[in-house]
Amino acid sequence: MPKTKARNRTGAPRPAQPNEGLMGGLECLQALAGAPGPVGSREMARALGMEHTRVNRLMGTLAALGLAERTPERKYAAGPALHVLAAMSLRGSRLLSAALPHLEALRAELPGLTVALGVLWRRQVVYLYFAPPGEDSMVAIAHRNLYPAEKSSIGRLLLAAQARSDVRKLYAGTPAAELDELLAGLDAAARDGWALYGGQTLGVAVGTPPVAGLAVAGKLDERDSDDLLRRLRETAGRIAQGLRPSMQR
Amino acid sequence: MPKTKARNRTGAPRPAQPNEGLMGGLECLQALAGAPGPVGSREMARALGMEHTRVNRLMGTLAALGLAERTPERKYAAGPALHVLAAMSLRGSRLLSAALPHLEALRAELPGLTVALGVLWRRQVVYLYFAPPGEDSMVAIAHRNLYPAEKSSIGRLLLAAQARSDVRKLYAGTPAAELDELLAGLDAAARDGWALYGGQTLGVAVGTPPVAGLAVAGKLDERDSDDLLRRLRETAGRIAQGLRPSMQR
DNA sequence: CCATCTGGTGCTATTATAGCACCAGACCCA
DNA sequence: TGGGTCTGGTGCTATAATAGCACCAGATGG
Repeated sequence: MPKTKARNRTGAPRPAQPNEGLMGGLECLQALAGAPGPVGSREMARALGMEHTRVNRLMGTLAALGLAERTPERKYAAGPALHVLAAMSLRGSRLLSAALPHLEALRAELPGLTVALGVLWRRQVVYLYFAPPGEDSMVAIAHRNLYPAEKSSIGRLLLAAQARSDVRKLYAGTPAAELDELLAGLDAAARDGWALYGGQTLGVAVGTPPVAGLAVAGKLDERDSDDLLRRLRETAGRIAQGLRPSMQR
Repeated sequence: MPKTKARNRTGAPRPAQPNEGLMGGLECLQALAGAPGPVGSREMARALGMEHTRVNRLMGTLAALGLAERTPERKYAAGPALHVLAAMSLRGSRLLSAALPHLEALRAELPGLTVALGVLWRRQVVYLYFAPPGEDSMVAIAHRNLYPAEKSSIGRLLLAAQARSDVRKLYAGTPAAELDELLAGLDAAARDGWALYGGQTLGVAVGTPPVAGLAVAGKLDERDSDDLLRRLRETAGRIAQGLRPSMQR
């Protein structure tokens, strides 16, 4: 009997009969997609706190579906069906397509700054767009790195929208002083509707409740922060507008 | 007892104990991501040939995870967690990040033509990149439309890599004449390693076995087809090279 | 060679699941 | 307005899927 790990992300009530296999499997799939490289089934089980046989079976199922692939080193890597899932979920999400024109416009308005759009996965920010100044726009897409959420304005904004008990659970094991600082930062972000981190990155939420974070990074002290914030908010608003159901495909 | 619908996409053996809930749920998730708009649970059940209670439960589970969202019209639409899944799977897939620079280069080499990169989902091509001539590159990403695979060089190439029995099953109900034409086209594509459709779109496979398709479209008769094919193959090779495990993150 | 790890399976007790029957609500038509 | 038909969703329970223990063979390192 597995401990239930479902987290109610949107407030949607749990159905009368949730599907445990689906929940466990999606967790494994996300862990695979987020891993720095091929990962063994026992390794993944330890990371997820799941029984290893279960993970082995779920990974085997993902492999049979092509979403995972066995390597010669007996580990699991991304499989060809992950390309399909990426394409399908990107299409279904519509966030990137809605955001791209506005991100490019913002970038043009703010030369010399990095512009980023990211979402939150556990304790990481996953960037859909991350454009340092001077770099080709194309490089900005499908940015590869995960970034610690607690060290990112985007991460803090998205964490701020979570229940503090959930955040505490997520950051279990973090030294108390760091956790206190983080929670204080989240309270401030929730209050202000923006987050500044390290004096170098300023972010706002996209959507209510927040579905993503939009940020600029660089030498912010040389800039009029009210102007920056206004631009960020306007851009975030346009992106959110583009995601409205009335404009649904 | 559900009829087993697992399709072995990569040839990976089924595990001793595959997880049925995961398989069914991923099918629902993909159907949701591919739908033109919000979809009801019974509607989806009919489309997938699944019992409606099962689909209702799977969709409820996806909703609890935030991957789906209930609409006021009592249907399911994409939920906020789908942005996260899109970002994670795009990261894990690496196809778009590996391909983008090469797609841009190809586009620059072939002004006046559309350049496209797509994957196959059921009977549809899902484009990760679709750049008509003259359009801003950014618009090319996260192209929204699905396209009938049998009417696309990319689709035909990817179908050509499937067992003909699987293709027949997929196109069950198609008039015999159309099916025969399609199968003949697939045989030719498999033999030649390229596909031409409607005289307007020429495609090659990316990867062996093919994980995606790369194509150019437009007035191809004005072009040296050997040169086009060479460029396509070189670009496809570079993309595939970028996906190699030795270069794994 | 031995110890320890790995991915994976068989087996079976247990529990998650499937589907039937039902509910309440929405919608449409006469 | 009422009736019919659709919808999303639940309770219930028989059944089949699942979990986890014990085990296997292979890989790795000292």
